[in-house]
Amino acid sequence: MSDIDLSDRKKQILYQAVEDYIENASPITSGAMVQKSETTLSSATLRNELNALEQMGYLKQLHTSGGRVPTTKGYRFFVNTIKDNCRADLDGLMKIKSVFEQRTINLSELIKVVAEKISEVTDYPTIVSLGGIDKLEILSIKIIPLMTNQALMLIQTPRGLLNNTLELEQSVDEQSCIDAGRVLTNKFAKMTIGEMVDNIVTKHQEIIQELNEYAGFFEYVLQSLVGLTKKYAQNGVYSKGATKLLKNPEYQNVEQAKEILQLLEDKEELKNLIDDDSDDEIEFSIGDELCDERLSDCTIAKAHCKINGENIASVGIIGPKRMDYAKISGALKFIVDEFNKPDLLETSKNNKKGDQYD
Amino acid sequence: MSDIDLSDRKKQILYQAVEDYIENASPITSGAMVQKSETTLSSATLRNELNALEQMGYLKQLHTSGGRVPTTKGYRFFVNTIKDNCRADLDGLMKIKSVFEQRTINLSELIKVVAEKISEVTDYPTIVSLGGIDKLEILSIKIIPLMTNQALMLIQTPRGLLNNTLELEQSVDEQSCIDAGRVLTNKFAKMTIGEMVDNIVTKHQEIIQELNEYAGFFEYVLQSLVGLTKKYAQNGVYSKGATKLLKNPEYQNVEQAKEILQLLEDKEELKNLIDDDSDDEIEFSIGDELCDERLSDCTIAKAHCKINGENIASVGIIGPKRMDYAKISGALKFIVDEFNKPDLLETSKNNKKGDQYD
DNA sequence: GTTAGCACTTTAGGAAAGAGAGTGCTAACA
DNA sequence: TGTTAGCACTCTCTTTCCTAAAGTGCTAAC
Repeated sequence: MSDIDLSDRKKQILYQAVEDYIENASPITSGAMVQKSETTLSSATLRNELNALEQMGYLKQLHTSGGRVPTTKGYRFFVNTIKDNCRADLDGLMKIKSVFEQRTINLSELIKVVAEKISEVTDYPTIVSLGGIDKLEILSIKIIPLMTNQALMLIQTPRGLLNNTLELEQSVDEQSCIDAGRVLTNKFAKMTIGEMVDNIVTKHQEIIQELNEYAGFFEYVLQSLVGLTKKYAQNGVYSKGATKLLKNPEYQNVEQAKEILQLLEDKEELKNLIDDDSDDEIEFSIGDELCDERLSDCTIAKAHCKINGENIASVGIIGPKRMDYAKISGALKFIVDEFNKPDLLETSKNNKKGDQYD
Repeated sequence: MSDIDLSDRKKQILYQAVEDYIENASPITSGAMVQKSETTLSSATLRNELNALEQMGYLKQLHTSGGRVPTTKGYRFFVNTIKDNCRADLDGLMKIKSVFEQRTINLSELIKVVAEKISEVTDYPTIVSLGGIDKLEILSIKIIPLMTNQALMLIQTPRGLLNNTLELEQSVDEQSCIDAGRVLTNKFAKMTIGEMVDNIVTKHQEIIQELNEYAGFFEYVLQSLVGLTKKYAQNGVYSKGATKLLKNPEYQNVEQAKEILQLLEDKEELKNLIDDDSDDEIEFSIGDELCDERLSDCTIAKAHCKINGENIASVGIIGPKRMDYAKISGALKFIVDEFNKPDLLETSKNNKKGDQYD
């Protein structure tokens, strides 16, 4: 898959052809390429070359006398070529930068704003999926009594507060809650949420004994943890700008647009689509590569944002295969880099203005 | 606007005509009405009557030899007529009922699920706007110290917990927080959030003196309250099923669909559209009545859900003017009634499973 | 290896024609 | 006076046909 069979001239012609098609959405023709003086060759020679590229699977004709459009293989060649050569919309990206610099914002809010801005800059629907809470380290656990047999469980993590309500059999006093929180903190601090859940399942009896007089609370905590995990899983996907798809000529037919718009409404499906454990920071999945009938004419650009090497959010941009790869690549690269800056973590950890998960 | 100029026969014909049009989406013709034996009159007589109804502004012809379609006035007549005669999709509504009976759900979650189910039952996009937090009564205020100069402010209300972070200059100990919470509770309990904010603005100095050694906290609370109000205003709109619009023949053209889908993505605009202080529980705004160019071919059905006479949420259903008014009316009435049941308030107040606002 | 020239193919768009649907009007009828 | 049959008229929708335009592939010459 290294395009090694392509002569330099073919590579250049193919690159120009795909670039043209992305810009104009009208099939590539030998005549047009000569007219735009993208080559010194004659249209006849170009025809030969285009024909050869078609034989090799990089282009295809819609009908005999029409021009050619890129195949997935053609787009793939193009994407691999521009990879390190992305174009950035500086004005738009500066707007995003100001969001990152605004220290008063919390992480989940930041993610939302990023999705909005990216969608604005790229003019494509943008999806953001927050990483699960499983890998978050527990810093402390607090229990706050509320009225009528309820209490609030707060779990502090390096990335903000998690909260969920406990359902008690009887009301409890303030001091017991404080004490129970301390005991739970001692037991579970430094573990991740995931490890805590594991521990609870595998060492249930053991822990109950250890917790002594606060074992009663433990059952409620257990109950609440299930709710917590569910709650944060559901709220972890955010999408913006779905209707921007309709600006593209490939979705002028409602039937074609409907399927993808429906997909964009289904958070669960979106999550599956965006989440993956690729090591690449930025990756493009083009058409058939997505292995989803509905998306056979789409490309999804994904960026995996990491803080301290840990995946904290994935950003996806969905559009027609004929999307502006260079611009999108630039925008995603910018985001990934912003997350990689060491001081963002500082901001996130010692955030002056409440870094909360909700 | 009382349709008093209509003979009984005209009323019946008009009703049938609109009903037909809603069902079939094809213009009303004298021939079709006779064929469906909706009348014992001849097609010629029907033609006279339809012509008269057109002169009176209830119907209009798209072109000379086509059939007629209802005008806004025609739909308005129809809606007024079916008002107390709505049809319910029992199967679908029973699904919603089970959500109401599920006592473990909190109010904002309930609202979301209701929007989803209504959208499913009616097959139209559905919008839910939660009432503001201004009118919520304060039951108690708690302050919880967090790490590194932060604290969490919790305000208990009859409809769940509000929370926001306080930014402190220096860290504080647990006991001071508990005490500060008590003092704030004594001062502000029984007021509404709105009143609390008013008080803070108008009696700033007075309160600071009163709060004595906890006056320091007060400044932070003030700061946090602004954030709180903003936060809950932004999260108060929820919409579901936007792409369901595309199922309707009137949106087979992307240009027509685009505007409304864009509108459905803009939470702020949706909020303005759905919120109003009408006394009617259920109301329909048809086409021009909405006074919005983009919505001139739409109808919005709104229901105002009240608990104890206070507006707690508005539900809006948006669709083409040719929407199934009887079915939608039935669904909305069902929802409003469920909210009106006295025991929902109980559920909401003494909810066993944490009735939280987030 | 490149290119000019030409025949061939296919689409897009418009004009023309005919069928079908529906109305309005007139005149007859109860 | 209200109702209805009948008919001419209008308008749309579909089909068919035609032409222009665009683009290719192939061949032969350079």
